[in-house]
Formats: sequence, C-alpha cells, structure tokens
Amino acid sequence: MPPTPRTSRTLTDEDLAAFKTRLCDVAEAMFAAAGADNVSMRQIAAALGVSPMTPYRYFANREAILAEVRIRGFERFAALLEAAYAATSGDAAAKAAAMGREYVDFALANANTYRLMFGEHSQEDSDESPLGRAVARARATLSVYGDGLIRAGMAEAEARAMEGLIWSTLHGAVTLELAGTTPPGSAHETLRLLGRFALRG
Amino acid sequence: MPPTPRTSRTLTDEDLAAFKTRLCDVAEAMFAAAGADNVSMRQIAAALGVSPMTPYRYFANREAILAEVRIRGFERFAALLEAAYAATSGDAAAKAAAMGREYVDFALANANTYRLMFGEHSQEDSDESPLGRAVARARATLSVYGDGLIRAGMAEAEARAMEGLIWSTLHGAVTLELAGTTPPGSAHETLRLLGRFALRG
DNA sequence: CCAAGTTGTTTACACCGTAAATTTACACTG
DNA sequence: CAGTGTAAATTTACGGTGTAAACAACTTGG
Repeated sequence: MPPTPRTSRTLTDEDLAAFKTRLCDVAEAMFAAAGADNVSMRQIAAALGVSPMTPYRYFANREAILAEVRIRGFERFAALLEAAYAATSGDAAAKAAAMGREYVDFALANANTYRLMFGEHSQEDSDESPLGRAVARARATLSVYGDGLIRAGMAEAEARAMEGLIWSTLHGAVTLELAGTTPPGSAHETLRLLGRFALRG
Repeated sequence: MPPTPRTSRTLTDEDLAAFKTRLCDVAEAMFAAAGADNVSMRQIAAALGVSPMTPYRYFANREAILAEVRIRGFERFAALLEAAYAATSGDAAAKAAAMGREYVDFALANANTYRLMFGEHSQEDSDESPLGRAVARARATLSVYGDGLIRAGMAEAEARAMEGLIWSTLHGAVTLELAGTTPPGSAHETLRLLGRFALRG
C-alpha cells in the first residue's frame, strides 16, 4: 500500500499547535481510561487516525507527551481549585475547606490523571519550566490557608510551612486511597478530620 | 548449543523457597538501584545465572514477583518501625516521634522500594492476603500514637482516625518529595511541624 | 529397562519505543 | 509549464519486552 500524505506543505504554527492539542486531548482520555503505562504510542497514533511515527514529528518522544499532559492536568486542577475558592462565600476557613474538598474530589475522580501528575517525572520542577509554573499555580491556591494563619498572628514562614503540611496530608490521603492501601472513603474521612481541627476559625 | 539442565529431580519445598528467596533478594536490589520499571525479567534471570524462562517455574508472572517484593518491603519497614519504638525510652509521644523519623528516613533512603510498596497494585489489600497482613503490621505500629490519644481522653474511633491522618501526612510528605514536587528536605520539615503540634504531651 | 513426569532450556510470537529509509505532494525556480 | 528541492507522512527495521509452547535432559515408579 502506498503512502498517502495529504499535506499542505510546511504547516503553520497554529496547525502544529492544533495537532499537539488534539493529540493531548486523545492521549489524556486514553490515559484516564487505562492508565498511562497501558497506552502505547501506536495506540495513540491509531486513535488519531495517523501512522505510528507521525506523533514523533510533534513530540520528541513519549516522555514529552507525558510531560505535556501533566502540565495540562495541573492547569485543569489549578483552575478547579481557583473556581472553588471564588465560588465560596465566607471567611478564609470556609474557602480553604471548599478547596480541600475540591482537591480530594478531583484526585479520586481523575485517578489516573492525578497519578500521572504526581508520578516520578525525573526532572525536578524548576520554577522556570512550564511544569514548574503549572505546579506553582496549583500550589498558590493553597496560600489562602496560610494567609488566614498570618492574619491570626502566625509568622509568615511558619504559615507557609503549614501549607506544606496541609498539602502533604491531602496528597497522602488520596494517594493511599488510590493505591488501595486504605479503604474507599478514607480520604474524605481524613479531610473531614483535618478540617475539624486545622481550620478552626 | 544444547540445553544443559543439571537438576536433581523434583525439588524440595525448601529448595523451592530458597530459589524464591534468592530471586527476591536479587530483584529487590535491582529494583532499588534502577526502579522496578527499568528491570526486566531477562535481567533478573541473567543476574541469577539462569535462563530467561526459569523464574516462571517459581512465579506465575512478573506481577507475582513484584507482589512478593512488596510484601518483603512492608515487613522490613514494619520491623524498622517496631525497632524504633522499642529503642526509644520515654512516653508515647517520644516513641511516636521516633517512629515518624524512622518512617521518613526509610522512605527517602529506599525511594524505589517505597514507591513499589505504595504503587498501584491493582488488587486491594484484603486483610486475608499476605500483602494485607504485611500492611496491617506496619500500620499497627501507628497505634502507639492513637493509644496516647485515648489515654488523654479521646474516643477510640476518633483516635484511630487520627492515626490515619498522621499516616496520610507522612506518606504525602515523602511521596511529594520523592516525586520532585517539593524540594529536598521538605518531608523532614513537615515531620518536624507535625510533631510540634500533634504530639504535644 | 522402560514410560512418565519434572526441570530447565530454547524457540517463537506479539507487542513496545523509535531510528532510518522511503514515498508523496507541495513550493519553488527556470 | 517542467524540474527540483524539501517538508510531511509513511513504511520498514532493530533491539527490547513479557511469556506461551515445544523440546531436551534428567530422575524416578513400575
């Protein structure tokens, strides 16, 4: 069978971006359904209706696709947290509680995406990298909590450290549940407990 | 090249167990060095000086080896926590603090083993399964903390839930650091903070 | 001594990520 | 308009994976 390229010669920057976006959309859905490890390059290409090697013209390799999807995941995540913050009326504690709920709900409802986001991605998240910036954006939503502590008289450094503790607890709760180490519902239970005595107004 | 089997006919139960142990020792070391995903069956077999298919006579498949190594990891982990408990003189808070330190140290010093232990292992940890029992043993060491709370007047159910919260925080802190999402040292910092206001005697 | 069964080996298959060669179709020259 | 260079997509090919199946070497029960 002869090759059947139907190109329009040297593709535009937006054509290029469009393909990348389309590929990421498809890959993201497949990853979410089966876990990133169980989706091959060939499967992604087939789902796009394109030959197995075509994606390599747009991404250096498989890892580059994972990196891109990770970034998109963090951005979606951050947007949800920000929305939860904006949609909640009340004091900082109420907003923080809503964000905590959103955090756990997102992780449990998008297990494979969350696993991909927080899996071992070799290179560290320098604030310069796109991934680092996406992570920073998600992390920044946590500052609502620290801000409340500062208003209550806590030193800034300490308040920021407390944010790290809250984050650790949320992350630990959902990953333990996602791994099957703790039974279903544990994460929400932990969240409830955390809110009870870490968010007393 | 002709096959060169030098067997001694129908191997004893302890011969069988010995091979499994030897294989797990080797596999564990290779996993620790390179990460489980980067170690193939063929590599393990080669390291054992045996042909690629021989391990399959002792383990159903690769996943069965991972499961076994996971169990051994949890047992080693539990033993360390128990040792930290036994070696610490003082009240429950001091013992709990020592165990928390041991927890974080183990995870950071055995990153790949820890990742394997708490990675997605498909089947849940029923208390009937060997893995479930190994997990339960590690988890049981946490009860020291809950016991202290109960002595301080907290209801039992609540105290056990608090153990889950502590576990989540420790697990979250180390996995965030192992993933590179938080900078080195963060887990110890979180541990310090946790101990400060969760362990006030 | 022979048939059966246990052990380890070799071989084989379908899949993977991706490097390299190949084909196609456009955008240019003349 | 013919010819050519080249970007885009394809096919092919290579070394790797997990593991099923066939096979060879041996021990043992009859």
